[in-house]
Amino acid sequence: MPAQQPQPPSTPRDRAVEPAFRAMLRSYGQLQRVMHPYFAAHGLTGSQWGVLRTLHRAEAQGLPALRLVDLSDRLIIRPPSVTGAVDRLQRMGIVTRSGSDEDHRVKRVSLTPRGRRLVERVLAGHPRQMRVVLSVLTGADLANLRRLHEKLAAHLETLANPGKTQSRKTDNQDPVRRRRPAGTRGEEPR
Amino acid sequence: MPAQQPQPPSTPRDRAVEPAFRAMLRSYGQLQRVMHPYFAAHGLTGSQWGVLRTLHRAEAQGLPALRLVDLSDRLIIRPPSVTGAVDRLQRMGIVTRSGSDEDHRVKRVSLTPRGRRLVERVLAGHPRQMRVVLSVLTGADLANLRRLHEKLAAHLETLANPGKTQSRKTDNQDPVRRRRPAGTRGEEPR
DNA sequence: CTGAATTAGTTAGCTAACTAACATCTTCAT
DNA sequence: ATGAAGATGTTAGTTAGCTAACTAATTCAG
Repeated sequence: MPAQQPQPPSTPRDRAVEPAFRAMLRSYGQLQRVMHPYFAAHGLTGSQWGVLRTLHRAEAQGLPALRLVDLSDRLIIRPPSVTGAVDRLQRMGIVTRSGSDEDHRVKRVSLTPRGRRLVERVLAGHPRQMRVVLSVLTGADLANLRRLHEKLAAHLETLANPGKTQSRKTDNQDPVRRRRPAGTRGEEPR
Repeated sequence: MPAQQPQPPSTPRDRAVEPAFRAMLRSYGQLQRVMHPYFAAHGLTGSQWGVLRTLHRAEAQGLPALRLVDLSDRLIIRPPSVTGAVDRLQRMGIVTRSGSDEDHRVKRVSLTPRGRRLVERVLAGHPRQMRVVLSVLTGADLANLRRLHEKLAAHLETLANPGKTQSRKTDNQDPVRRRRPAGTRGEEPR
């Protein structure tokens, strides 16, 4: 447990880490600001759109109505967040929640007819909005952005879920020091 | 019944837009999950760390204590969010809020000695954490990531603030007499 | 078959962000 | 000098995410 003091060997790559990190966070924040009014014009939020798009896509693929836990997996948010999001969409009359006969624990979420019309209305203008948002990037930029973020997301997933059988290819030589023992709940510093 | 609306002329670049978009959102979500326990181990959240790092940096630059609105500008969050964040940090004994004699509207936020020690403790391990998080990217990747996101953030900023001038010099340089832009296109879009 | 473990979903309580509306103080133009 | 406009910060109310702890249903080991 060395009391760390010197900046570790600072290679050029190391020095590139923080600016990249900050640029990423910054553009994400701005993205939220741009998308918010766009979705609001349809009476939605970005998160709600995520739920609707996911349901619509599953429907188009002929899958049975998704369970809450399926939404949780696809949206990469935890179950309690799904409960809340679906609550609100249900209150708006855009989705329904129905019990399953097979398994009495599960509830399946479906678009209502009205919800389906809404999704299609949004979808009609959606590619255009995304093009506007990313219009500053060239085709090569987009390919790079995608590649970098897919790489990064895969890496972060292994960091976020230690002990999940992801793939034994994992480069283990740089283990994050945070083996969460049980609850990593921050103890109120008071 | 899928596929109804006339998708606008779909060039290869257009088709690259959505995957890039989604990869970006996905990696951001994963990033949150990875960083949360890291900050929690210090009794902090990511947003709180943003405030503390900003205060610490301004201090190191010899600037006078930042106003809430300075924090709002630098963190790119709206004033009410700053109020709440500072409230909580203050309750934890990590920062103080003090009125100004020059301008009785402003309140200045400073790190307490305890807050300063906390920042330095986090800072000691922070470069390492960022390197771990981005360890999957090469030096060239990092340079690209930065370039793409700086480009994107600048574009999004113009989309988010239509009719704003770019130069952000409205800072804290002259705390005593700040002649400020008289001519105002204060187009605060509601 | 029975009891332990697992899975699906919810509730409670927290932080973080937002908009809208407001009080207060300052600056500026008339 | 005064009144309008702008700047600073807060309050109120909403959504979204989280962890922890819970209930209820299912599955599985012995």
